Amino acid sequence: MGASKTDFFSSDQNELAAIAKALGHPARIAIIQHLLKVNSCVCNSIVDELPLAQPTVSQHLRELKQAGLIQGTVEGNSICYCINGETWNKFGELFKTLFASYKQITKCC
Amino acid sequence: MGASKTDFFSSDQNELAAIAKALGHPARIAIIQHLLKVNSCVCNSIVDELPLAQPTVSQHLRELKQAGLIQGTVEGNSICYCINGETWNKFGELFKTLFASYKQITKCC
DNA sequence: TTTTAATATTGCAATATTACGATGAAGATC
DNA sequence: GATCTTCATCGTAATATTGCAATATTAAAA
Repeated sequence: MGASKTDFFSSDQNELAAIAKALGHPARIAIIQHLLKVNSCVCNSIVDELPLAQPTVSQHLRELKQAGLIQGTVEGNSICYCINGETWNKFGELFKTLFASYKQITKCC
Repeated sequence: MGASKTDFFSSDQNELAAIAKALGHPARIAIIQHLLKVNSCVCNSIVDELPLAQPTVSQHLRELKQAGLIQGTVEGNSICYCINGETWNKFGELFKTLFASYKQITKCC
């Protein structure tokens, strides 16, 4: 197989999984951390920040964009990337809720 | 290729990515949500909660366990699974920090 | 208009993931 | 002991991901 049976899960579950999946690669974490650190649009050379070839970085950027985590705006002949503030905060809430819904249990196996 | 170049990223980045990756499948999100909901060890039939065959569920459980998100304890001839409280809270902090480190920028592309 | 710079797309190889049937292991029950 | 139950592992097929070289695209610069 190799294909996830997404149809059998709730849209809620699929959404959370999709965001997590997008963050599930060190290069994409590195991109996100870089964007968070500079705290502005990065208008070129994200490639220079990473130990990967340009097409590979482009691919990772596309995945982050598709997941809604970042946005890219054409600016001259370069493209400016930044965190998509709206979805970022929304996704942050989803994860916060997930992690916060754990209550320590006294008796466990 | 198909293999991530993990060596070129920080352990910090690899750790975050690994947790996110483990959560990056709707079945695994469903398992986690189920464990959070019942708020105790689940001593059998996680399989019944999912639209997947038993070996597939077993595989997903193993990945969650390897990532440190859950723990399983042998109890008679069944195995009791529950959230690994310690790592769960630690990972929650990691994600919280990641998402919280975004500051709205006024001027953006 | 040619060249340059920045990024995307295509095509491909290597590897990983997802899923399941068959089978195995180990305790429980008869 | 024989059998049942529960779960893991193995083997395998289908598909997805990762990474890069080659090439395309698009706009600025010369």
